Amino acid sequence: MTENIFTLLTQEVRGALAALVPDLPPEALARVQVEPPRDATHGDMATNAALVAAKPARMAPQKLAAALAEKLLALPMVVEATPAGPGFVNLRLDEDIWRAQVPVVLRAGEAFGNSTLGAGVRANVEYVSANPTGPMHVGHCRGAVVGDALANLMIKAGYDVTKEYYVNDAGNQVLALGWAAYWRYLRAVTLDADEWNAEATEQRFGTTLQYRGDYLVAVGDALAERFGEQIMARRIEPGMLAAEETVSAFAPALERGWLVRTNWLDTARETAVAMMMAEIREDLAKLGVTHDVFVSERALVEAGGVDAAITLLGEKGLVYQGVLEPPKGKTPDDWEPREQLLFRATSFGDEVDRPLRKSDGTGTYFANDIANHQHKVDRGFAELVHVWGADHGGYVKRMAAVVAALSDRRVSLDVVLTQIVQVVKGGEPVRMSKRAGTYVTLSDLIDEVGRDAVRFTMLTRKADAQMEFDLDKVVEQSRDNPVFYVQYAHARCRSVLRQAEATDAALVAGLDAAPLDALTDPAEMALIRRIASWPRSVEAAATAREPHRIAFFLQDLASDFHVLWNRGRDDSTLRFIRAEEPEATRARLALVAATATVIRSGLGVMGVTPVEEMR
RNA sequence: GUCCCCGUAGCUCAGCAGGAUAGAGCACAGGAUUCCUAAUCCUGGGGCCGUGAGUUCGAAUCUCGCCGGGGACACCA
Repeated sequence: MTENIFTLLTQEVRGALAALVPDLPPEALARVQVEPPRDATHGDMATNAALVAAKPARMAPQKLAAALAEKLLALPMVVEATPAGPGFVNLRLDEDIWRAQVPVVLRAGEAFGNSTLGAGVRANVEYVSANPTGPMHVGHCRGAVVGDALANLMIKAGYDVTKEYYVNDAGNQVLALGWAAYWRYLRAVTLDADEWNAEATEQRFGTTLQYRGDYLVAVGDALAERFGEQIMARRIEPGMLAAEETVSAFAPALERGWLVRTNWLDTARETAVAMMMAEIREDLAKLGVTHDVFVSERALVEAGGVDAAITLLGEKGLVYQGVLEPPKGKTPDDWEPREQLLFRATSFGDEVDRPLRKSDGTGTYFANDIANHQHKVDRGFAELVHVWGADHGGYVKRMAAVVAALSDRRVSLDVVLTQIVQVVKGGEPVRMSKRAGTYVTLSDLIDEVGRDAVRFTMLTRKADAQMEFDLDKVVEQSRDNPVFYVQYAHARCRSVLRQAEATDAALVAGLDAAPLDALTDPAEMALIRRIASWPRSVEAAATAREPHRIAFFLQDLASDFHVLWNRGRDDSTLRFIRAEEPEATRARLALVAATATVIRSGLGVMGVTPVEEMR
């Protein structure tokens, strides 16, 4: 863990305040903050300590600020402490304190910014969890990137993180997938696409083919290769059916004169799910997203997880048979009172109680999700985080209620919602349609603009803000493309270091011991301050569960660096490498190396690869 | 009708758990640039932070109402 100049100073200020006001309540002390003021002319740091303590201390804030300023001035790192405004104390720090952060960065490397904030708390971050019913498209992409970056961020902030994917391999969706795969199999094995066109198939089997995309052709082929004609549907001839066969046959098909065994459907479904998951994992790998754990919904259900969770809730007195009120406002046309098994979600802040079983007694999706969360609680996670699409926003309260109920309020659930991404090319929206060929897959997107551009761009907006993804802009090499701007800063750093090394390898050796007194220019000091604030940014972003802040930090850092670089164009004495000033050169190279290190540290959180040069 | 999210410069968006004179990029206006550190740079104008109250030393930030935009609203997943 790297020492953090901000937390260090906060402790000092709190200590000084406590000495000044001995009986100050701890709550007041906790509200004391030390942070860089908005307006840099106010100094390096400002504290609200006197404002916070004025009331409990029964002292005028300005007066307390003056006393505090005097006390803080005694600290070796503080060179100036002045009361200001309504009761702030502005602090100017010894510039050496700032410069001393440079070797701290160089010694820590990319670990600079790691924090103990999370205190090793076990956190489970679940994201992507796309249904295994087809390849990933751009809609899934944002959640994948946000989730992965958030998990990385929490790891950096000191949490013990498990990255998890919940596979929705139970329920009607994958059943429909099974049918579609079976249909593709029939076409493959009979080699007759006309005979087995979609409409004819639906009529023969009395079912609906929801998934007609080409991506299931490979599944059909695989089934055909493995089973040949073994699992083929058969037209029923008089007297051919054994009792055993009618039991295992899919009834609507049977009625229509076709034999389709349900275990064949299971096979088709399992094969399809396995192949889709393999493809999804490939896509994720392409995006650089990895998960530690894949949890199967089906496995949870088959292991009795749903019943166990409901039983547990029942033991807590949170389950009952009841009838829900119709929703306020517009009542659905087909609404009728139904008695169902309900979970008392209202006891945990939800608006209404939520159904655990449908009126026919089968489990709801919600019930399965309870098992999923029970599974997490059982594994000992103290904090659960989900990344969901914004269309699932209505689901948050009931899930939070369940987690609170299952864990007796010990485990927290945070849900990060991600808004829609609209892909744009040449000013025109790129249409997404699952049915037609204009389906923009994640894989296509990565092929088009590259993985790093995709990941970075997905983090340039707050997760719950809608985003336009402009295919032309994200590969543009200019100031207004943040991906380029940040990468370019890193490449420039590396270029300088390479050049220095080529000139004289001794220049770049042991930079963490280089004297830094030559770093005096305001642009250099601004860059150092930015670098020093990286640990603080990590903690703030992790606390808020907002990985996009890392992208913004990196843009600011890159900007500080580019400003310094540009100053060297006008004023050659500010260039990094100056043959006539070896000591200044060493100091600046140390700063450049530290800048590159922090950029790498930040890009690491985002899962973006830093480049060595722009080509 | 209920719940959730959003409303900040002409545009796209930040705003760090309430702080001092609200920021950045684009666009706009003026200026610099035979540099070699290519993929520009510097300066400037521009704002009732949707609106009305409240909380307090202090509100873009927290609370409530209203206006406007988006989303979700028995048994689907």
